[in-house]
Amino acid sequence: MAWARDNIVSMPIRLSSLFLRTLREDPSEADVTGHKLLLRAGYIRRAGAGLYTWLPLGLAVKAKIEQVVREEMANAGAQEVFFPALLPREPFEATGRWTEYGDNLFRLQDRKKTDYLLAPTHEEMFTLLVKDLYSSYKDLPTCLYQIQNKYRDEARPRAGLLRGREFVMKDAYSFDIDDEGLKKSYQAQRDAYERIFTRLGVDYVVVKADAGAMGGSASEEFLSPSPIGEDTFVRSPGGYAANVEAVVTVAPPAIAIEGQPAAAKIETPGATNIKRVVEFANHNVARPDGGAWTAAHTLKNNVMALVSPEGKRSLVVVGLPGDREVDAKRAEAAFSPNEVEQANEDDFAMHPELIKGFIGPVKDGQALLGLNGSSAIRYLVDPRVVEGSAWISGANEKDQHIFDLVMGRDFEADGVVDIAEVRAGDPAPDGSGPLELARGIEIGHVFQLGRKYAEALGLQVLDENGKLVTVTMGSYGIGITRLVAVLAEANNDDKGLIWPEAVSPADIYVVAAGKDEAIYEAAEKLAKELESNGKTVILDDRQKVSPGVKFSDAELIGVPNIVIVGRGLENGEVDLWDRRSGERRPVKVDLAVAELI
RNA sequence: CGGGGUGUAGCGUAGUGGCUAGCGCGCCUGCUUUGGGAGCAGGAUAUCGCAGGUUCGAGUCCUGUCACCCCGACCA
Repeated sequence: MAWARDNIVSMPIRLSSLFLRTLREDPSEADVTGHKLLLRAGYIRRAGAGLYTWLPLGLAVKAKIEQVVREEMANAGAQEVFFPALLPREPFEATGRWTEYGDNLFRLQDRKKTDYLLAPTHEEMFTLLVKDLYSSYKDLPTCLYQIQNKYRDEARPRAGLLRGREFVMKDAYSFDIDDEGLKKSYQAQRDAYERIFTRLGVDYVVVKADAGAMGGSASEEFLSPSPIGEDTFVRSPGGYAANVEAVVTVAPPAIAIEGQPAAAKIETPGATNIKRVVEFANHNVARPDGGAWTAAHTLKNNVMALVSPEGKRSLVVVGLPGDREVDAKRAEAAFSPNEVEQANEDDFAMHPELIKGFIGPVKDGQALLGLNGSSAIRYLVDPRVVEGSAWISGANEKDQHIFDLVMGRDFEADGVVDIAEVRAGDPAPDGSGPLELARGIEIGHVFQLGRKYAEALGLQVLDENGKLVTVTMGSYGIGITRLVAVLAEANNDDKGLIWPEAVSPADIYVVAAGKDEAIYEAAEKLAKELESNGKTVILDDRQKVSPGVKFSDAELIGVPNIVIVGRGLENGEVDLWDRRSGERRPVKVDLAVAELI
């Protein structure tokens, strides 16, 4: 909040009275570096699982981030509002999210037993607010935002501020009369995000968050690359970046069917899995080119069960190269809104034609899998299973496999589905080179929502012809408190935090080192002079604390620019200490002030 | 929700069923000390997560329960 910042504008923060206790040892509750340091340096305290108390220093950093966000939101034409975090049930009932959100929603009742919730996000409320006040195309476009606490009953909060049950989010919503307007609003927010993260000194990549196949709205995530990130994404040397769910496999070219050898059924005793099939083949079957068989030559047929939102269960078999596993997240995205499960014993019992370990599209030359096959089970294949490609596949009989089963000649599929795991080295869809897998922390998400909420809640305006049209919306989120965690994680060394200047709890950290009264007077004077020149200052004016402790605390707290007022004062000098490089150099007092302002 | 782990002072921890629960850091008082986590002396702070049980006796053993941490599942 703005007032938190205002409190510390005119006077230095004095360590002699600041509500702060730094810890010498790592708290055992934390094992992520940035989180440990935030606790040790006295920025936050844990209040419960996924719940944190903000101490003055932490509040100052949070306020700095919020300030940058506010400036860039204003820059992008968005206006700030503020909703309650405690919300009535009805709007969430109207959009179905009261039930959809399930256990992740904090629900509560008032004394009259009326249902309430702690908002996990505010789409409904923003939509209703605009509906409440606006009714003409002349009012659009408009963009509103708030910086607000959000509540989600996470199954597993983790890594301190990284995933909390209460967190601060900037959420913005755009309202446009048509799709073209939405695209402009989306771009304006996206541009604002780039400026925000650049100003904050956060490393980020923008990834496509959409699987695309579902024809969903455009959505991009801003990820900050970090080994502690929860999201896996891919990137290429040529600049391609995407969520794993959004990667489109580059299919190899089709192969001429004429050249392929005839399919042959071969007895493969005990070869119930890919590894054994490959071993068997290498011992008993010669390859035409003399090379070795690998798992990539086999066709693994995965039996999966799809559960529709209505609870209807249906089987699907997906054929993919034996060296690839199904990626659960890609499968969920591809089959959405269905839930994806592994087929269970009951499923197999209902389909005795499926012989575990020996499942394949063809039995005795006749199609088994596929809607036109004898099983009538839907059969989909990986994009790598191209026309003319030859595979080792189960023959749907115990201990029998078919070699050289050729796609398009010996079997067909009902369609292609792209749910195999993405691996490092796979080609980028846009031809920009081999993909690299990396972990990232989601710090922002921009989303063209479309008309889902406007329709559900009846947000319509009159267009210039006097006709009612449904408004189209975008939503744009930034995890404010998560950014504190990301910045702490990315900016530290073995001695403590090292804040980028844009988010440091103060511009300058003045250490009075020594016992001479003159030192404290000089430090006080310096701090006030810096403040009067618009700099924020933390002043370590603790008289009975040894210099070693003060230096350690200065390093732990991590203000990038430190001034030591101490023994150099006899020569009219102070030391300028660069926290990041560790470099220290003596400078005349007046020159130091000139250099720092 | 599944798996693993931990609960002893503000923090980090020790503690073979047996005496008054110990240590380091931090905190308080006094003196000395002040450019890299100072020294000496004295002091305060723990219903050993909670509830039952076994026992002459439980921080320690048993049962239950709660909380927290980690991995996974989940995460508009």
